[in-house]
Amino acid sequence: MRDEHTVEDTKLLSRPDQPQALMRIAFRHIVERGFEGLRVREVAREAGVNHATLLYYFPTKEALIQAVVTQLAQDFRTPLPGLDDPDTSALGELRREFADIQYWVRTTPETFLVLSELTVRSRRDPAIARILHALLTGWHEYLVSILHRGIEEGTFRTDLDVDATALVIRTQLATIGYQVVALHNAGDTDRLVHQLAKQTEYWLMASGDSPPIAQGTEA
Amino acid sequence: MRDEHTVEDTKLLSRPDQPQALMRIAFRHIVERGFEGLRVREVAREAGVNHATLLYYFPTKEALIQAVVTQLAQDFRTPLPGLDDPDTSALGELRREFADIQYWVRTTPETFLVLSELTVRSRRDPAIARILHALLTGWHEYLVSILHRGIEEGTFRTDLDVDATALVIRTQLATIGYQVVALHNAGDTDRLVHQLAKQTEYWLMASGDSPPIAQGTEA
Amino acid sequence: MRDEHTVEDTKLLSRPDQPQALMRIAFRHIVERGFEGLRVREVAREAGVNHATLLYYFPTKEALIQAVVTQLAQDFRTPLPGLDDPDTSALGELRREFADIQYWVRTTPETFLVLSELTVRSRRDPAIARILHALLTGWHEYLVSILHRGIEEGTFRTDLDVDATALVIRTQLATIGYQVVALHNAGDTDRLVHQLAKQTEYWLMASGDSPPIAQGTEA
Amino acid sequence: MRDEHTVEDTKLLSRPDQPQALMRIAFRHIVERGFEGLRVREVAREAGVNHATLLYYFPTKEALIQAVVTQLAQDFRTPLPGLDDPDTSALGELRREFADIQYWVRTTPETFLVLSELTVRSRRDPAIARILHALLTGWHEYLVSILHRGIEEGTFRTDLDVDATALVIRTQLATIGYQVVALHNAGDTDRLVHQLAKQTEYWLMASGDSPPIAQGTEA
DNA sequence: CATGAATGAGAATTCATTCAT
DNA sequence: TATGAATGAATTCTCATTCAT
Repeated sequence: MRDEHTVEDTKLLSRPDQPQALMRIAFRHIVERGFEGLRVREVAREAGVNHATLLYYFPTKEALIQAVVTQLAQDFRTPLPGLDDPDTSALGELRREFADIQYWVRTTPETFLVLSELTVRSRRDPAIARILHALLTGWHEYLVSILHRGIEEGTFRTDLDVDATALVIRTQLATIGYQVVALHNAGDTDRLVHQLAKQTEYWLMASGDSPPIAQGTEA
Repeated sequence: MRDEHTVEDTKLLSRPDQPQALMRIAFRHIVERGFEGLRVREVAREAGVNHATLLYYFPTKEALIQAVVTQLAQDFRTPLPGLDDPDTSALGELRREFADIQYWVRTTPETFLVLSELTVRSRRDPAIARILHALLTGWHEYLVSILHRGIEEGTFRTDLDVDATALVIRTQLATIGYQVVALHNAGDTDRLVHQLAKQTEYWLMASGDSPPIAQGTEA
Repeated sequence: MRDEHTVEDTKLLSRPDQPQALMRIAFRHIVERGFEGLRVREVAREAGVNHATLLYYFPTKEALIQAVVTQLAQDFRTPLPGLDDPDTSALGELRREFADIQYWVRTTPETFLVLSELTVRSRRDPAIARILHALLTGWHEYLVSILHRGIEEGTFRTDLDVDATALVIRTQLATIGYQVVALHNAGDTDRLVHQLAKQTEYWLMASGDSPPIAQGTEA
Repeated sequence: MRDEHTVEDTKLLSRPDQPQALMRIAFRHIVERGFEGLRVREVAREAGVNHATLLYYFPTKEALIQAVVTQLAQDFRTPLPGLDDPDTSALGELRREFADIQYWVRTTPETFLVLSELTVRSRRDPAIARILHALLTGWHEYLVSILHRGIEEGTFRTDLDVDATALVIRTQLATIGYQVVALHNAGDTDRLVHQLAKQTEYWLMASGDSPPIAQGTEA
C-alpha cells in the first residue's frame, strides 16, 4: 500500500520482457538469500511492479522458481564461446572442460551457488530433481565420450574404468560448486580447480603399470 | 484444543535428557524436510511435549538448530572405533580416512545430507559458517600432517604441493555428502569413494617425473 | 501468458449475441458453483473471450448477475406451451399450475436451484429482492384470481380465506425449488408435487363443515 | 496492526468459553452477511481477539463453520420446554409441532435464515449436506411415527399415504424457513403457519371418501 | 470492439514467540 | 518445569476492476 513503486517508475513504457526481468531478479534473490529467503513481494517490489503482476506471469511462486531453474539448466548447456583454433583432441576437450569451469567460477560464481541450493532442494522437490538429473546425466555422458575417444587416440590409459572415472570427474566439477559455497574465496577455488585438473590428467595419462592400489577402501 | 500430546504421554516422570531427545528429533526432521521444513511445534509434538516446553530448553528456534549443528560437528570429530592392529603409516592413515568416510556414508548418510544443507545455509548464517569452518580447517590440517609424514616416510612423492593436495582431498571427501544427495544411490556412492581413493593414491605415490601437466587450465 | 483462449477460437467473426452467450454460461456457473463460486474470468474463458471483454458488455460482475436474474424472472413469466383444448375452469388452471411446476422441475431443475440461491441472496441484495418480490407478487395475484373464480364457479368452498390459501399454495410451489436442493432426488420431488396438489385440492373442494381446526398453533 | 482490541479489552481475565463466544459471533455474521460474507478477521475483531486466536481454536475457517452448523443442528434437536399438561395424542403432538415452529420463527427467525443458507450451501459442501440430511431424516421419521399413531388412535384417516404426507409436512415446515427469508414479514409468516396447520389437519382428519383427486399432475 | 497487462484491496493461513499461571 | 492461550508479523494467492492501445 505504501511501499510500492519505490525502485523505478519507468513502468508504463517499454516493458520488453517483464517476465525475464522478474526471473533475473528472482535469481539474484536466490543467490543472496537462498530459496527459503525468496519472497515474491520482494522480487516484485524490486522490479517496480505490484506483486500481483508477478503472479500474473508466474501463477505461483513455484512457477517462478521453475523458471529460474530451467533458465539455469539452459545456461549450463550453452557452450562458452570457443577459441579460434581449438584443440579438438580428447585431452584438449577435457582441458577445456576444466578451463570452462574455472572461467564460469570466476565470472559468475552465483550460478554455482544456486546449483548447490538446487542440489539440496532437489531432495524434496521432484521437479527440480528431474531437471538436475538430466543436467548431470548429460554431463556424465559427455565425459564418457571424451574418455573413450582419449583411449582410442592413445592419449589416455587403456585400463581406464571409463564410467567410474567420468563419475569422479563429474563429482569433482560439482565439487567446485561446493567449494564456491564453502570457501567463498576465489584464490582457493582457483588453486583447487588447477590441482584437480592436474591430478585428473595424471591419472588418465599414466601407463597401465600403476602404483599399489587402495585395497583399504574395500572394507 | 489443538493437537498436542498425541504421541506419548509418559511425560511428567523421568525425563533423563529431554533437550537431547528434542535435538535428536530436530535432527531427523532436518534430514527429512530440510532446514526450511523444520517446525518447532512438530518437533515438540513428536517428543510429546508442549511446544512452549521446547522453547523453554531452546529459547529460540535458532538455538535448537545451533544445538543440532554443534552435535553434528562433535559427531564428525569423534573417531570411529579403530582396528586392533592399525596400520600407523601415513598411507595407512589416509586409507583409513577414506574407509571411514565410506563407512559413515553407508551407515548414516543422513549426517552427510545435513552437512550439505549446512554448507548451503552457512552462507547466510555466520554461526553455522564458524562451526563449519572450524570443522573443515581441522580436517585440512590433519590431512596436511598425514601428507607431510608420508613424504618423510618416503611413501608419497617429494614434489607434492601439500596444501593444494590436502585441499583437493578434503574437498572431495566433503563433497561426498553432496553426491549422496545428487545420486541417492548407495552403489554409485560406494564406487565413487573407491575410485577417489584409487586416483588419490595414484597421485600421491607417483614418482616425480609426471606426465604433462594441465597448462590448459591456466587460461 | 495466462490461460485465455483455450476453449474456442472461432472468435473475431460472427458474434450474433455475445452478451447472451456470456449470460448463459454465467447461469450455468451459478447452477454448478453457486453465486459465491461465480468468477468472471472463468465465464469469459469458457466463452472464448478475454475477461475484459466480458466486462465490456457487463461493466461489473454485479451487472452480469443482474442480467442472469432478469432472464430467470422472464423465463418464469413465459408460459409453457399450452394444450390444444385446455380446461379453462379455475380447477383446470390450478391443476395446470401444479403440472407446469412439475414439468419445470423435471426438465430444468437448475432454474429452481438458482431460484433458491437467489432467495437467500435477496436478503442482502435489494436489486435481487426487488425482482424476486415482483415475481412472487405476480404469482400470488394470479393464484388469488384463480381462487376467486373457483368460488364463483362453485367448485371451491365458499368459506375460503383466499389470500391465506394463495399464500400457502404460492409458498409451497416456490419451496419446491428448495426441495430439489434438499432431496436431489427426482422421484421424491415428483411424489411431493403430486401429494401437494392432492392435499390442496382436497382443501379447496371441501364443503364448509370442516373438521376441527388447529387452535394449537395460536399459543 | 492498528485495528485490533477495539471492542472489548476485558481479555486477559475470565474467558470462560472463548470458542463458544467466537462461534456465536460467527453465527450472527452468517445471519447478517451469509456464508459468503463470513470473515474470520471480522469475527475475531468483534470478539476482541487476534484473528490468529480464532484460528487457534478453529484451525480453519471451515472448522468454524462446521462448529456453527453442528450447534445449529443440536439446537434444532433440543426440544422446547413443554407444557405442564401436554396433550399426548398424535393430533396433540402434531399441533405442538406446528406451534413449536411458530414459536421458533417468532423468537429466533435467524435460525431459519441460517438453515436456508445451509440448504443452498449443502449442494457444494458434503459435510453440511450430511448434517442437514440427518436432521431432515430424523424429522421425517418423527412425523411418520406420529401419523401412524394417529391412524391407530382413529384420529387420522385410514387411507393415508403416511410417507408422502410426512414428506409434505416436513416440506411445509421447511417452507416456513424459506418464507422467513423471502417475506421477512412476521405477520405473513404467522398467517402462513396457521393456514398450513389448518389445511394439514383437514387433510389428515378427513374421512376416506375424498373429493376428486388431482389427476392433472400425472402428466 | 477487444485485449493483455497491471493493479490493489483483501483473504486465509502459518509460525515463532510471549506470558500468566 | 511446563503449559495453554494468545499474539503479530509475514506470506502466498485471489479476483474484480482499470486502462492504454
